[in-house]
Amino acid sequence: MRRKVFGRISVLAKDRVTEIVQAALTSARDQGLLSFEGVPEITIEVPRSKEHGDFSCNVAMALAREAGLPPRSIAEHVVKNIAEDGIIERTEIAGAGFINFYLKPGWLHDIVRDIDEQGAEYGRSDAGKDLRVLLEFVSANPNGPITVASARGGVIGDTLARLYELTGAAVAREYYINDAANSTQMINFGKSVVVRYLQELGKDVEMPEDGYQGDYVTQIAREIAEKDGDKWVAADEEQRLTEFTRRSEAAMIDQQREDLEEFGITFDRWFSERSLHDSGKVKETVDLLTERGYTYEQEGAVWLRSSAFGDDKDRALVRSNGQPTYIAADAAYHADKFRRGWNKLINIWGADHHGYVPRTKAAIAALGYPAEELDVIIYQTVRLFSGGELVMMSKRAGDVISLSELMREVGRDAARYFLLMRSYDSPLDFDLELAKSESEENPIYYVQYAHARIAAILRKAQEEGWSVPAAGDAHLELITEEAETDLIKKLGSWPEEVATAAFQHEPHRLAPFAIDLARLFHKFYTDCRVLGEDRLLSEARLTLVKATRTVLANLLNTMGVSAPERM
RNA sequence: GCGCCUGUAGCUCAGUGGAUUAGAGCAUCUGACUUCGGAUCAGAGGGUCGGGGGUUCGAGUCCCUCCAGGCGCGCCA
Repeated sequence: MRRKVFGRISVLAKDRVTEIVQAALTSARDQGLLSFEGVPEITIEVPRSKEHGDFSCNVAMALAREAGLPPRSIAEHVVKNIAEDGIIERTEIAGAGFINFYLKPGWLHDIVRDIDEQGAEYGRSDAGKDLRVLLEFVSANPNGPITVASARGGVIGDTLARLYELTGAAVAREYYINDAANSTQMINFGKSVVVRYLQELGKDVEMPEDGYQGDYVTQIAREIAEKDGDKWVAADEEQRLTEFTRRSEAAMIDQQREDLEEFGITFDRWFSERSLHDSGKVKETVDLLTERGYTYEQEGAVWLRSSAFGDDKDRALVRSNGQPTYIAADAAYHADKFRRGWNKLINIWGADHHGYVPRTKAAIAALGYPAEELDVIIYQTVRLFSGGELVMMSKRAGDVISLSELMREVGRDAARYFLLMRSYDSPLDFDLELAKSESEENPIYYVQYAHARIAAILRKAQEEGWSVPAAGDAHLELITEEAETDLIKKLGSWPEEVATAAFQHEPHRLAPFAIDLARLFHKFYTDCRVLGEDRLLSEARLTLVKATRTVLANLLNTMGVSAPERM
């Protein structure tokens, strides 16, 4: 039987069950036992409780109305028509009309062999091979270090990118730099650096109330002072501001890039907003929108008729002073993404930008691109807690906790894991004490401990001269304990988990999956002695232990978290 | 006022796209190693899934409404 997707044994088993049900339905219809049009969509699922079999099917309920029969009698017709098959051990009808399937143990052995053969590739598929996915995330203003909030977007985006890569999609990560010269925030930032610079040189100037107070502002000013001395003290104010803003921005971008790299996130491209203005692409985009009939002038400004595409109201594209707005540049940016051949755009924005989604989609649609191919993930706020106390944060006041401080405090692994583990539409409370605690309360330690424990077993096995047979040679039929089969089933669900997390855009699912897998391993470890009296059993278990390490390592790697050999 | 998000065990949160008996971690209590890492495992208690309607054979899940909280609603970005 042909594999539909490379490396998805559990899915293979599921596909096989699907085909069997399909054939049984057709057969029952041919005998006149059931009547329905076409072939219904059959969903085979892994039941919540294993008392309901390895797989279950609700098609009897789904078909009840059309067939005009009670679900249980439909289920009976289906079960009676299930042909003899090498994979199914037995079936049962349960509940309202569920058909539960119990598979022969061989399907579990296939999972272990598959993992053994594929190693680090296990979990990879070609399910997304036709996709060209461009993820845009973080995109923080270059007026400060990466904050904890931006880091959440970073982890979500980077992990989703890794997941898409595992589905065989072409993937790129982009950071959109909000470096437009006319940004009031950036000018304000530049002014703050000027003030610190003058103060460095002993001038008596005061930081305005709305200035940026952070230490990094002083740091940049000090660097300029060291390099250029007092050459800017008496300079033309406007020229000085422009120069300082530009240099400060460049310094911030460098720092952001370094922080993100240390966090395990690298971008394929840092896309400058200013470059869109300088190259004339913003103007071209506005002109194109006008040609297409979606703009009008009012009170000296040019407006996009975004309300024609579902936005609440129309949006200004060009101010009455001739300056294009942010949306004009963003429209040009998104048009550029499509022109470069990406067919799936994913933007990851903070909750404070959610109002921006309809106008961005409107601009894309007005330009003639498929707005439905843009998916904007809005993540909710991050709150830091320390000792049960909320840590207040304000960027301008300079008391934000930056990503680099967070990593110093709790480490990269805990930071990534904690920022990933909640669904992005839930607010995230980050407990600093928990993240750095080395105990079972800390989920990241729990998971990494499982990996280290496996490494310890394999080390010991090697020291004692045990051989770990290839899965094809191991006596996997000796693996019969419940803790063992539960573990294997979880291992087998990894490829499907990857595809689901990728295509549903739910990278946070990896966190509970990791906990589950670690728990199942710890349970197995407690119940089943690996290096024991029975050599064949021990070898079979070593093979299983190794397979578990493979999946755990692949999983941790997908989360951007290290898989330690020792802790 | 309008829009988006959230409301599930004492706490923090999952919930496989409507389905068999609502789950996990932590916290609390009770247990488990003379052998592979106890940074572990097992068991127990704990729920009107924010309230109320509706659709359905079946709703934590879909629709309506109300309540509470967060975030937005600019010729800022």
